[in-house]
Formats: sequence, structure tokens, C-alpha cells
Amino acid sequence: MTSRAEILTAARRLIDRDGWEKLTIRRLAAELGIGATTLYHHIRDKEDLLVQLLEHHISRLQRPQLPRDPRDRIVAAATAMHDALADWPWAAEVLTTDGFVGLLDESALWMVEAIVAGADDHGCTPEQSVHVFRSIWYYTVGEILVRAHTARRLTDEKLPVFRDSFDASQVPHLAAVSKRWRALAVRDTYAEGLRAFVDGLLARAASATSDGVG
Amino acid sequence: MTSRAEILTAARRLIDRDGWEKLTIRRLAAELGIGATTLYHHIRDKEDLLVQLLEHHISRLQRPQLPRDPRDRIVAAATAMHDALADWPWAAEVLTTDGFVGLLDESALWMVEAIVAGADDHGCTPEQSVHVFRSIWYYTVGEILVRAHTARRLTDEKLPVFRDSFDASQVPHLAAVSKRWRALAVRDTYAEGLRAFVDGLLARAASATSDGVG
DNA sequence: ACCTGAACACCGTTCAAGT
DNA sequence: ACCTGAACACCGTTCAAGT
Repeated sequence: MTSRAEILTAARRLIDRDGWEKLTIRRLAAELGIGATTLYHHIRDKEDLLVQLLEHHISRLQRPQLPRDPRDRIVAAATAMHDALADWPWAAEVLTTDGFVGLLDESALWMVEAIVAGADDHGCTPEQSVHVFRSIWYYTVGEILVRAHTARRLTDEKLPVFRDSFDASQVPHLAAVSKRWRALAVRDTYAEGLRAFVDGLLARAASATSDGVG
Repeated sequence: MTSRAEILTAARRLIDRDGWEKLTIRRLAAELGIGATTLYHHIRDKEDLLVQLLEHHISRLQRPQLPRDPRDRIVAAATAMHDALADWPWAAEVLTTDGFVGLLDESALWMVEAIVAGADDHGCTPEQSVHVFRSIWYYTVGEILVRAHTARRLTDEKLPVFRDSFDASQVPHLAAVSKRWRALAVRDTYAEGLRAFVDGLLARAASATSDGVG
């Protein structure tokens, strides 16, 4: 008899040991010592497994104390969301869907709620608040996916990482930074970009509202 | 004898007819009327095929007239980048790597150049300009991937699209917008978010520079 | 109920052999 | 040179059959 808990634990073990790419139905079944086909009595399909795994991961996250200031609260919640997913880049792939919010249970929704609430409290209309959340979500998911894929590319022995010379007559500004690009691209600037984005989103929302637009 | 041009044309035909998921080495070979193994005399591997396909796609894009104002130029170039990839969401998956710039030839680099140049002209330091580009890139790639996956989820008959009721005691702000969320999430707000982001990035860069920080 | 092997319909890629 | 079938090492999923 195989339980839900056993399956999720084995899946985590498999990911931690062999990497996310190696989590397949067949390998997971082998890890559990059962036939691949037996697994289908406990999960609907592979996506169902991934959603359950993600839900389990997020549910054990401790909820941080959020700042009172709406802007800071948005930043803090977005950062928590980012950090939760940064360790689990495959989760970001699962979540690349606007409907992801509907897939998660309440234990994960507080992050979405905090961002929408922060925008509301700052004076955004409901439309604007949803827009604030979606924009931040796009930025966050993009950052995680790009960084995860880059890390894989750098650790793989596949060589063509980055051409670091450019035709100065065609792309002068790129040519000027080309030698430093690699070092700069490796820096973690998520938080910096996030703050800039939140500033811009809230400023635009405020001016749109005062203009009577929106 | 099979030429590079024939292969790329057949690949495009396959994607247009059957969808991006159906582009496999074996199907492409069949489309060309050759053995799967023969294809490996013309391409290094599947990734090589995808990069060539993407390069070909971007190279036939017409380069728009870019505004003189640095801020507007950044927005215009980012929008061009977005539009070029929005039609080809699979390309965004190929490009989810910080090193992607090094994979592309000069025919595609003008978009990157225009953004970096716009930031430079606005008074950003090289560090800040690279940061501006990377931030915009994360947002753009995130938006494209989320929307592409959402579209697939909506057209698929797989039902669990979005739970549109929330526990008002747990997530009151989400509960308040839940009925309108779906309609709002479907709206194309890329340009709106982009403008807010560029505003925020340039404002932060300016204040960091005047503070002597950065 | 719970589990199974065999099978279906695929993948990307390699290799030794053919013309 | 250019192309090939067969094979390797996999996938997710279904189905009829077993205990």
C-alpha cells in the first residue's frame, strides 16, 4: 500500500539526489519499489503529481511578518514568492499559467493576497491591483526561469555560453559593455528590479486614477 | 541532398500546421521525406535546429523606426522584442538563458542594443543599463511564457482552469476581485506594465547616480 | 481494492553499414 | 559524401489480467 505522503517524499528524494529532470513516472515508481502503472492508482497524471508536490512545498513555508506600509508589503510578499520558487525552478515551469492561482490552496494564496491587498491599500482600483500582481508575477517567473536555465547551461559542458565580442560599428553600446556583461549578468538583481517595478506600477496607477482614467 | 533552407522551411511548415509541440526530429525528417538519422548530417542536435530557426525568424523581421527620446526608444525596442517572440512562444523557451544574446547574430542584436543605448543616453551607467535590459528581458520572457501556457490550458479540454471563489476570511482582497479576475487576467497589459517598469528603472537609476551610489 | 506486465505510441541520438 | 535501418535508452499512459 502506497500513500500520498510516501509518493511525495520519494519524489523529493529523487529530485534532491538526481535533479529535477530525472523525476519521471517510471523512475519514481522504481524509487518506490512499485510498477510504473501502479502509480496511476494514486495520481491522476504527471501534472497532478507536480501540482501536489508544489502545494506540499509551499504549505511548509513559514509566513513572514509583512510590513505595514503597502509598498513594502508588496515587495516583501513578492520576494517571499520569488525565494520560494527560486529553490524550485521546476515549480516555476508548473506555474507558468495565469490560472495557477486557482490551482493552489489557501496555504499558498497569502502571497497573492498580500500583493493585491498592498496595491488596494495604496489606493489602486481592483483592475490596477490585479495588473500590479500580474506584472510582478511575469517579472518573477521570467527571472527564475532565465536564471535556472542559465545555471544549467553554465554547469553543462556545452560550450557556447556567450560570445563576448560584438561589432562596434553595428552595436556600439553592446560592444562597450561586452567585456563586463558576463560579470554583470551573473549578479542577483531581482530585488533591485522589483523595487523599481513596484515604484513604477504604483506611480502609474496613482496618476491614472487622479486623471480619471482607468 | 537536403539543404539548410529546406530544413528550416519544413520545420516552419510543421509548426504552422501541427503546432510547436509536434516539431520533433523524427517528424521533421518524415516531413522532408528522409530518415531521422539523415537529419543529423545537417544539424548538430535539436537545440541547434531551434536556434537556427529562431535566428531565421528574427532576421526577417523589419526593423522599426525607433524614437529619439531614450525612454520611448527603450519601450519601442522592448515592444518589438516582445511582439517578435509573442508569435513564437517556443522561441521564448529557447531564449530563457542569460547567454542568449551570445547565441544570436547581429540581425537580432539591434533590439538589445537599442535598449542598452536608450538607458545609456538617459544617463545610466553601464551597470545600470545592463540591469535595465535584464529586468525588461525577465518581464518580457515571463509574460510570453505565462500567456503561451495559459492559452494552451484554455484551448485544451483539461478543465481545472481557475477556481473563482476564495475564502473571504482568509484572502479577503482576492475574494473581492475573484469574479472579475478571469476577465482581467485575459487582458493584454504588457505595454502598460512595460512603461511602468521603464519609468521605475530609470527613476531609480537617476537617484542612485545622484546619490553617488552604484 | 490493489497491483501488475505487456503494450502503445512516441522521444533524441548513435553506430555500423550501405551506395 | 551522403544517406540508411536498426538499435539504445528512454518517455507518459492505457488496458486487460491477476491476487
